[in-house]
Amino acid sequence: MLSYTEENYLKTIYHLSEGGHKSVLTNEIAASLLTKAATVTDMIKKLSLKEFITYEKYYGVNVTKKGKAHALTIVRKHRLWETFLVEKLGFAWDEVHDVAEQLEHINSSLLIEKLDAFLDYPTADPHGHPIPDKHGKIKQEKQIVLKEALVNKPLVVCAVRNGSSPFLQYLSKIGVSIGVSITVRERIEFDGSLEVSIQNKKPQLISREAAENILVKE
Amino acid sequence: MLSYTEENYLKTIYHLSEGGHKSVLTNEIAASLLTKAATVTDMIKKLSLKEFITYEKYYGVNVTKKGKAHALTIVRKHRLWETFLVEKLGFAWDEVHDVAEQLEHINSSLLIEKLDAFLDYPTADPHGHPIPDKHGKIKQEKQIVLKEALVNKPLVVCAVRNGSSPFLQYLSKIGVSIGVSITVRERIEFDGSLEVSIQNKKPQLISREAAENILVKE
DNA sequence: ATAAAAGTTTAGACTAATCTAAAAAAAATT
DNA sequence: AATTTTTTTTAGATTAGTCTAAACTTTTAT
Repeated sequence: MLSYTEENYLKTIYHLSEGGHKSVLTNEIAASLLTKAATVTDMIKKLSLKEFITYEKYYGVNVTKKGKAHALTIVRKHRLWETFLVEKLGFAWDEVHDVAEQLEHINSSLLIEKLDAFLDYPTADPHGHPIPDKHGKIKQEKQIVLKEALVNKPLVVCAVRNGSSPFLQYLSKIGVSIGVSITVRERIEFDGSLEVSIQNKKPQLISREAAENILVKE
Repeated sequence: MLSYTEENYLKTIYHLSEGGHKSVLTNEIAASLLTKAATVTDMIKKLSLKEFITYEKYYGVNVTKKGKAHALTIVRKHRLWETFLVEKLGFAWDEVHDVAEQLEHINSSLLIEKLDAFLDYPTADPHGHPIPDKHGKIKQEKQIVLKEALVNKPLVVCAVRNGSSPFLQYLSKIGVSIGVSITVRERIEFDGSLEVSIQNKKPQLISREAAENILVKE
């Protein structure tokens, strides 16, 4: 059994490791959690003693199989709750994160299975991120970053990389949300910005930063 | 801002004080929370410093106006979540308590107002306990203990005093739930048991203990 | 290749929540 | 009314999570 705090560290490490694919440095964790490196070192020792991660001094942390499995249950809970907040309670998609950060630590497998059923077994949350099933399986669609998309190929927005309120509010303003169609009309070499047509409306410019944080599929 | 633990103490003290109407002793709190008296004394000092309770050494604790207001928000959250679990997720009424104990500490007034609306502003939870509104107002119906009810007067079950699983399962077995009609046919002086007719079905005997834990109204 | 800079760990300290054991106060009993 | 019992508080210790400052590694830059 992990404490609330331990779960937060594990989840953060899992995300920083991009799903367990690379090792993570102490300072990255500290920056992500707004704590100090010394605190992170202590917590790393605890989590590695419990075998959720492995750790080699000065070289960083890797998530174990056991750690990944647990991290996926937290991710699952977070994304199911976000879905609930948006679909059932009518939250805006930029309002859900902080509440879901709390709800993801509620401990009841009965609850989470019933919530999953109530939402009709969603496979993606309101930001388009995949929801692991109860066995931790993720249904991954191949998605690409809008910045890399071919010109004049019609695509569909399927996720955002960045869940911050300012970004999501900007997206709402320009008419982008999950499921909306989008076509790159022109790529501006100078600054990396793109001219895009959203839902076949008249083309508008979006910045390179925005284009790097929107994910699309065919 | 109160910690998770402080909220649990405050809620327990509030309940033991019967809504702020009587003072509460250290040992009662310790028994209720399964902690030691020494621990309770420490927490009492903290809560009284923060002015949620008043405290006179060796004489017990009283809830302040501020403490009552905060306790009511916790009660409100607990009961709204219980209602959600039963009505929307299909929990049985004896399965909800532990989960609601966790959910009641989630901190988001937006969440709780939206949940309230989603449930269509319920005034009582699945055990028949009243749900305070957002201002802390409780809609109290006059209810009596079944044990004291008049013979042959048709009544409606409106709440249970005891939310334990064994008791709730026993009630389910004999066909009692909130809203069911019940009429006392005979009071057995010997042991305080009652012969009752539930939903006008053939009378059956229930024990004094049961009759003391079922609340009814006209 | 060595010195400086950056990153990480260790050491020692603090707060919150808990405990046991001892001391103190209140209540009950003879 | 004095003594015993019960209840409550105080004192001192422990664990989880955090911090700062100092020490130690690794990396980077001369």
